[in-house]
Parts: sequence; structure tokens; C-alpha cells
Amino acid sequence: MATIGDVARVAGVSRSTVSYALSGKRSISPETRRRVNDAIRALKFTPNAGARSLRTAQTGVLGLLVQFHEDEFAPAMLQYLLPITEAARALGYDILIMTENDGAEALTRAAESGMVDGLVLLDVIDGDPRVDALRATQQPGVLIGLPGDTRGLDVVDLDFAAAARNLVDHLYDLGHRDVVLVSPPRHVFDRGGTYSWRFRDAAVQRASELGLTLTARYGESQQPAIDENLHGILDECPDATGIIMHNDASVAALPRLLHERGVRVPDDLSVVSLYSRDFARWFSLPYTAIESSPGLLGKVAITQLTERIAHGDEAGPHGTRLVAAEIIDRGSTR
Amino acid sequence: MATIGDVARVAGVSRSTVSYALSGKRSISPETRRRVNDAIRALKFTPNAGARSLRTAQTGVLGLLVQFHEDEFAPAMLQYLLPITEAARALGYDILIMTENDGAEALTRAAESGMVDGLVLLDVIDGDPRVDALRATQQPGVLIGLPGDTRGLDVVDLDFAAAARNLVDHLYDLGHRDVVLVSPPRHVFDRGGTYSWRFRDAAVQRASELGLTLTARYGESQQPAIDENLHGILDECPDATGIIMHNDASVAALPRLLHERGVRVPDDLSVVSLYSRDFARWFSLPYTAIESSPGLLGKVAITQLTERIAHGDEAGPHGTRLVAAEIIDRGSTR
DNA sequence: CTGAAAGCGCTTACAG
DNA sequence: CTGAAAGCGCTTACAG
Repeated sequence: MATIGDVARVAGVSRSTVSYALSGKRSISPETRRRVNDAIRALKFTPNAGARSLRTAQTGVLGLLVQFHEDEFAPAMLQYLLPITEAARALGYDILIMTENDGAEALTRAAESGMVDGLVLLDVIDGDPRVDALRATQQPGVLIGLPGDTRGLDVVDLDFAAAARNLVDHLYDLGHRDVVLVSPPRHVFDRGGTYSWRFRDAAVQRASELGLTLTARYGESQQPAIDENLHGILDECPDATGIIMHNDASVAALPRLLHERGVRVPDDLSVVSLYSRDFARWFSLPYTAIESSPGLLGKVAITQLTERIAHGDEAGPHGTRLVAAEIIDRGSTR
Repeated sequence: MATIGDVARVAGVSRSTVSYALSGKRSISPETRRRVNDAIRALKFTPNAGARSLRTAQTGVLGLLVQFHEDEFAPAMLQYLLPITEAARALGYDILIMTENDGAEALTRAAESGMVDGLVLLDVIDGDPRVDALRATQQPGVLIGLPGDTRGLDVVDLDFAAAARNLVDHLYDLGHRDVVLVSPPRHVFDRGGTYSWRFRDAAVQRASELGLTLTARYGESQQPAIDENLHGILDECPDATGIIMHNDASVAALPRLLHERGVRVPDDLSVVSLYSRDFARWFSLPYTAIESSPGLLGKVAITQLTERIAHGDEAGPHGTRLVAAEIIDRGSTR
């Protein structure tokens, strides 16, 4: 690999001139610039990342901390990965992906060794040990997912409460008065998955405001429990005319299950849910749903993080951005 | 962040002693070792990665080049991600994930700037421009997926030909004499996805050896074309008693589609396929299938790559490792 | 508009 | 068993 010294020698200038030609931080005569550029091309010179980061204390790398909760629906995670790497790349950053079970330890290691300029925490729950680790490192970071205590943190998440109200209103406006809600599994609530109760509580409250009967039930995350659970819920609520699915694994199983039961959508039952376009495509889901917007969330998070890296506290106060929930009508209600 | 100089001062030794205490590359008196360790703990010292890599020309990072083919089934990619990061971590490496459309450019950038010690190319096809880029960089690399020209490359892939023969034999042994094969979409063949024709050609040949009628058809990768395509194939082959699904997107749609057609498995039709346990779980697929073993492939690839990094040509000749295909009986045949 | 020099934080041959 | 010093490849104040 060529070094900046090689380029300087070939171009017949000093190393500082090559560096400034690269960075544009001081003016260079056209003739010199040409010679430098020629030499760079001839030698295929690329600045050494380690040397640069040692000198500037900046790496151009962001750490992405992915948490695989044992019982969670893995494909849902994938939706965030591509938008995040793309948004980061567009801003000049690469992504170091860390999937260790001990996310707090991984975060600390990446930060303390200076491998990254900032950290993205995916799928944050209340009481997440990575959040304390992040606070301890003093590194810029952004959370996707809302913990209980957000002091001093930049957080991005979907507005699950607004999403729930939106869906309840949608069914109510169509005349539905008896509706079922299938939530994430109970252990997601217990574990601190705040999106689960933010959604459910908002749905319950809106239903009560409207005088709509809402039966909220936990879903399951693994077959065959999913099918059994859904059959049980549907048997239990024969008069319900609408169902709100807030559960990736369950909604993925729903088309087949409703077909088996001979339930037609939307003639016999109106179905609404919350997932992304990609998710709908992978699982051929035909339901009207709140778009969970992983691409937008990822982009907002990366933008926020890079702002924080560049400007620190001057990038504005720390805070939580709840991204508005938008409904996509696929004709599964009436 | 504390530096090695801080540790040395607190411990009352030289920086070299701290460094050697860390690396264990020369003997240290117990007393000195204790003082150094105390200082490291007191200061929470972690060596700076940039400085270390500048000095040693090693980064402890592997580049993972993920290629998102527009028409491909994204969840399938995810299965490789976790095993690869875990295998890498177990060997002391972190993973830089690159998802750019221009994978060759990304690969070159990572290699030339010295960000990584080696490269993993996921989902390699024949004529993949990343392969030429890899050869040009002279960096250690490993491919998952088999290109046409493997000279000088370390390659890991599933033995798709053996998998196909295995499935044909399985159906033949149960008495089936008229079988359908649903391959990947035509453009996967055209694009250079060698797994598609390695599987199909081996199936066709084995069928002809056995005197079994095998109707090979292209599948689709997007709804609603998937359903239409499958209905067409099933209508076309009313006498087929078995079906071999070599197509992620199509097999994911099959349970619902067969249910719609009133086809019972295995009473009316025997079904075999090729996918991973995780994939089967996500999509609730009940079919006997060759285990595609993404975890094993990822682990083999990482092991091979780190060997190559550590020992270069002494790690043995470059070559292709085809991982044996194992069948998991889920009772969908008879 | 350009160059010589210092220094980022490590590791390791050299010396004792 | 330990230390002083060189040097990895950059960037940037300092000087002209």
C-alpha cells in the first residue's frame, strides 16, 4: 500500500501539501493539485484509516448494537439494518455491527478502544443494560426504542400510542363497536418492551373514550403456540368484527389461520395491524396497517447521531423523537 | 481515555512493560504485573485500536460484504449474519458490515484504507465483480457462494448437487415416479446464481439415472407472481406425486396455497425442500428439507479466513469446501 | 502558496 | 526482568 510519503515523492511536493490537497483545507495551486492528483491515481493511494484515526481521534465508523432477544421475530430486525448502513454511508460513516449477547460489554469495548465515533442501540427496552453502559462511556449515541429513563439521551422511536389511536379510530369510524387486540407476548411486556404497553394502553384508553369494546390479549411468538393462541382468542370473541394485530409473528400466521377457519377479510372480519412494507411483502400480508417505517427511523437516528458527533451539546438538547404513524390502506377493513 | 503512558506512570514502570504485560510476550515479575494490572483497572485502560493497528498493521476487524440482490428474499440473508459475527467474535474479530450496491468499490475502499484484516463475500455469484476486486486487493478473503472461476480463492458453499440428489433419492425410495422441481426464478440462473443450476442439473441427472419423471420449472420471487406461477405448475402436472421446492419465496407461500387448493401433505402430495431451521420456524414450514446450514457455513468460512490471515499461503492451498447436505425429516413425504 | 516538524498511542527490536 | 527510543502514517499548527 502506498503512503502519503510515496505520493509526495512522486508528485515532488511535501507530505503536508498532499494532505491539504486531499482535505481541501488550504488553497493549492492548480499545477500542484494536478501533480498530486496524478500521483494519487498512479499509486492508487488511499489514506490509512488507523493512522488517520490516531491523529484525528475520529474513525468514520459507527457501532451498531443489535440485540437478539431469544424469543423475538428476527426478520423484523433485518429491516433496520439496510437503511441504517445506507444512511450512515451517505454521511461518510461505516458500520461496525456487534451482536454479542452481552451488549453492554460490547458497547464498552468498542467505545473505550476508540473503534467508533458513536453508537446506535437497536431494539432498546426499559432497563436495557446497554443504556447505562452508553451513559458511562460518554460517547455520542442514539437509541431506537424507548426506555423508561431517557435523561441525557437521544431517542428515536415510532409513536406507538398514536398508531394505536389511529387504528382504533379507523375501525370505529367504519362502525365497529367490538374489537380484539392481539398484543406482543406477555414476556415482552414483562421484559420492558415499552412499545407493547404504549400501544395497548393507548388503544384501551381510546376505545374507552369512544365507548368501543376492546378485548386485549397477549399473543405468542412461536409456533405451534401462535396458532393455538389465535384460535383461542377468536373463539373467545365471536362477536368481534375487527381485530388489531400488534404482533409480528402472529400476524404472519394470520392469513393461513383465517383461511382455515373460513373467515373472509374484510367481509367477516376487519383486520388492521402495524408492520413495514417489506415485512408485508415477505409474508404476503394483505392487511391495512400502520407503516412501521424502519427506513425512516433508521435515517432519523443516524442523522441525529452524526449531528451529535459533529456538534456535541450544540446540536441541541437531548430528547426523544417519536415518528408519526401513517396508515396504509390495503382494503382489509370495512 | 487513559493511554498506556498513564498506566505506566501510575504503575511506576515504563510503557514497554505495560505493553508486554498486556501481550504476555515477555516475562514480568509478579510484583510488577500486579502494579500494572492495578493501574489498568484503576484507569479503565483499553488500548487504542487505531494506534495499535497503525503499529501492527492488523485491525482485528473483518469486512462483511452483503449483497442485496433487488429480487432476492432478504430474510434468507439474515441467517448468515448472526453466525458470522459470532464465529468472528469467538476468534477475536469484529465485523464491519458493508451493504453498498457497488460491493466491489466498498471492498476496495475497506481493503486499501486498511480498515480490515480480511473480507467475507456473502452470496457470491458467477461473474461477481467483488471477486475481481478481491483478487486485486491481495487481501485475505473467503467467499460464501461458488463463482465459476475459483483460482486462488477460498470458497465455502453448500453442496447443492448432493442436496438435489439426496432429495430425488428420498422421493424415489418412497416410490415416487413423477416429480416436479420448482427452481429459483429464471433471472437467478441468468445472473450467475450457480446454486440454481448446480441443484437443478444434479436433480435432472439423478432423475434420468433412476428413470424418474422430473419436470423442472422456474419459480418466482414476488407476489402475486409466486401464487400464479405455483398454481400454473401444479395445474400442468396433475399426475406428479412429489414436489421439490428450491425457492425460498415460493416455499414460504406454499402451505397457504396448497391449503387453498385442498391439497393435503403428504396424503395427496409429498413435499421436500431446502432451507434452514430458522427459516422453517419463521415461516412455519412443515416440510422435510435439506438443512441449508447457514450457521455451519458461516463458521467454516470465518475459520478458513482467519487461518488465511494468520498463516497466508502456509494455511494450505486455496480451495472450495462444499459442506455436506443433511436432510431433516418433518414427515411431509410418504 | 508551500514545507519542516511535532505528535497522536501504540509495539518491539535493542541494550543492559 | 526492565527501560529508552524508534517508527507505523497521518494532520495541522507554525513559519516563511
